[in-house]
Amino acid sequence: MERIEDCFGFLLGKAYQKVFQLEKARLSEYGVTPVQFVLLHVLWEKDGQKGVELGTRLRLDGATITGLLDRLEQMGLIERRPSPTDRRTNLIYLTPRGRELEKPLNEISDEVNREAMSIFREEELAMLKSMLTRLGLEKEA
Amino acid sequence: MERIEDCFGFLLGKAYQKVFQLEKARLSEYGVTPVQFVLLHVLWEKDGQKGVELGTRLRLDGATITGLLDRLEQMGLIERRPSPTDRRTNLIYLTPRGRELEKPLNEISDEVNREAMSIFREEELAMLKSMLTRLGLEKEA
DNA sequence: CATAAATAATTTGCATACAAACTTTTTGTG
DNA sequence: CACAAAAAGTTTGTATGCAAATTATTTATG
Repeated sequence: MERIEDCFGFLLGKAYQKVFQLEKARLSEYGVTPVQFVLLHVLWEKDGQKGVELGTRLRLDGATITGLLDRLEQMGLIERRPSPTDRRTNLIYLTPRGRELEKPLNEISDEVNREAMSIFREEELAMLKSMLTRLGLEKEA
Repeated sequence: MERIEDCFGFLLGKAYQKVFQLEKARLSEYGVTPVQFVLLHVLWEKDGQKGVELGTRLRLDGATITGLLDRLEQMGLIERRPSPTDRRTNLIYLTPRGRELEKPLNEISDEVNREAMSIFREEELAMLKSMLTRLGLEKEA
């Protein structure tokens, strides 16, 4: 690779960084980060999931999930409740405050997505989405 | 956004994560991380740059550059020398060991790029590269 | 059924990243 | 030239992420 700007790893990282920073700035009004948002998003779909389920869905390490939940719990947006059937596990529930954020945060996220992707045409976008999805799901070498 | 997997920020992050982890695993043989590699890459192009120049090129915060250089210096791959013309600045030089790594690390990086991108056709790849570049360079909203 | 293996969560340690504050030095302005 | 503004680097604090080790519990196996 002659120039670092030709390296796909670098390009992916910088594209991600750009979208992440934009979303971070917009979400900061609610004191929530982009990663915290995606975790909440999964909970808005379905409450009472196990930590390991959240990790699988978001493709995050268990240790990362623990830290994320610590902060969200600290902020009063979620709570851990012991599972009635498996004492190793706790089930993650939204607090009322956590539920309240669904609409405003989704609006911000949609807006950021729309803005960041507004530089592309429809066919381009569909292609990009397909390619990123394939790349992200690609099994290990 | 209905499903989090439709969110471009999420897709970009996961695609990046995949490529990053693959490269990290391959580079670990040399005790170097992907981010350290890109910094070295810029130095292989041209020695004796200022920290702030490296940050601009790599689009990294000054604090991040400081930490990166600390670790690379600790590892004996680079050294900071005071600038003869500006006492605020130090110029970053490769050590002999840092130079030695150019060929083997570039080989690994090229290989990772080739492997990770082998799932795409040529036209797809060109399109992806163009789109990621545009996205990464997009000015702030 | 006893025990090994697997699973869930956590803890610790390390490496990015950025924000904000601070120090030192250089530049620009009146 | 004096002094404000800008620039370079560092420090501190916070938030991801993963690896490796640990604990507690559950499942699978002989």
